[in-house]
Amino acid sequence: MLDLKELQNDFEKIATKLRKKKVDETVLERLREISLKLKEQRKILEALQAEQNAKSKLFPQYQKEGKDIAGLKEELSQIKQKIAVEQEIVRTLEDEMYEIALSIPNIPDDDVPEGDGEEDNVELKRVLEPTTFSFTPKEHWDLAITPEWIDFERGVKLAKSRFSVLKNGAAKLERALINYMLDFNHNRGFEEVCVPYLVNRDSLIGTGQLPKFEEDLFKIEEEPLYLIPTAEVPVTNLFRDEILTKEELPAKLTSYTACFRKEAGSAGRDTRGMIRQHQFDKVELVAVTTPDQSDAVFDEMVACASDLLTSLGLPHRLMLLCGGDLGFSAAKTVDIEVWLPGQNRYREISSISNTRAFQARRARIRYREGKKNLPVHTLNGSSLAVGRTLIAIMENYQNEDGTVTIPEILKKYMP
RNA sequence: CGGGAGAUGGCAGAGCGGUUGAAUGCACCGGUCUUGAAAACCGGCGAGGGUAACACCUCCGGGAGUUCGAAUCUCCCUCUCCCGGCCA
Repeated sequence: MLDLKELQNDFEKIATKLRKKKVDETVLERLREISLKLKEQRKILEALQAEQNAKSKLFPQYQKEGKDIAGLKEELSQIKQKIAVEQEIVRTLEDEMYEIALSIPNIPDDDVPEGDGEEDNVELKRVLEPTTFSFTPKEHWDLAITPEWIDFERGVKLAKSRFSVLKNGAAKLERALINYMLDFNHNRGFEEVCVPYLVNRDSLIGTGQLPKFEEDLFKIEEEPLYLIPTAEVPVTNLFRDEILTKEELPAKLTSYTACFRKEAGSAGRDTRGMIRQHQFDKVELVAVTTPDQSDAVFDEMVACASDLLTSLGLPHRLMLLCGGDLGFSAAKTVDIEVWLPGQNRYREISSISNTRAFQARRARIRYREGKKNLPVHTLNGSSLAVGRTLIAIMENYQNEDGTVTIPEILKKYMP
């Protein structure tokens, strides 16, 4: 959520910055109007309430002195009616204000490049050269080992398309990767947590998936609960409605969860293989910081994910997302793309975002700064998407005979 | 899923329908005392909005209602705890 006070006082500044994200300016203008109007309406309401309170206090006194109460009663009845009217106005304004406020995306940082989409993202750096082969590398679904490792058909049988079953080496590798990543993150100072895969609406509003992106989520039918699209939701919401002390910050957490996404807008994309599934494993990093810590922690998280890939010997590059490609809650995002030799291109395997105070305001996560309670900064990022890492290993470590060599560092994690 | 109890400030725990945003204890912060610490004593100490700062408004799980007035009464919901059933 935007800082409404800032919007009231410095409309131009915010409007200008949000142009990068293509926000309809009339909506922004409307939000400002409502918030100002609400301020005025609240004053009217509060004056009436003050009068009501003052007059109500006279009752015990009147009764003690044996004065007549009827007149006072009548007076208060009228005030009560006026209050009801004003209250309704205030409530209507509040509802409209929150509806709009919750639908406006975060303001991009100043160093976020202009741009409409993927093609305008800026490459920051490359790590490791793309793997070279003495033969033509295959895509992961074409490897000789794949039928033994990944059962696409039966995934569909059990659920529907975009579900699959891992077997043999792939199942073991999946688990090895999860354990390896969690250990790696632990060594970088991230504390491991294990969280629910189902969350309520408040949690999803807190991190920004709702109310706007309901169609991307799997919802439980008989209860207002949703399957998490990322561990970012439960882990960040751990702190919802809490006031943290400065000593607790920065809080750095890591969590392995399955993630569930409807992929509503991706019909026909990546239908082959394991790139885009409705259910996938991910190890996530989440940090809660003071505003002056968040840039440093962001760099730490990017380094953590990049180093992890390097340790697995996987070539990758870091991309600074442009305004048009930025997610709803993010002020700044660095994507990490891993080299897939079979596809002969880089594919996203991690995404690290700083949401600044955007989620903190929605989820009311604050910290105590002197006498004030201020919103924290929240950050999240994939340590790595596990399924895509598995694919990256299959493609980068493939042999001419279609088998896959397990990276040395993972061997002690393999049974 | 069935039966019982409950939901108040960081925690514990009071609170006749009226001047209670809320006793008390602990924790915490500041001060006195002390070489320092502890103890003792004094003071402060919930959140959100509002203000230059006050004032003022809202909030005692959430919602609706009774009343001039509700933390206190009624109804609904949610959650927690105990007993039973079921089950990893």
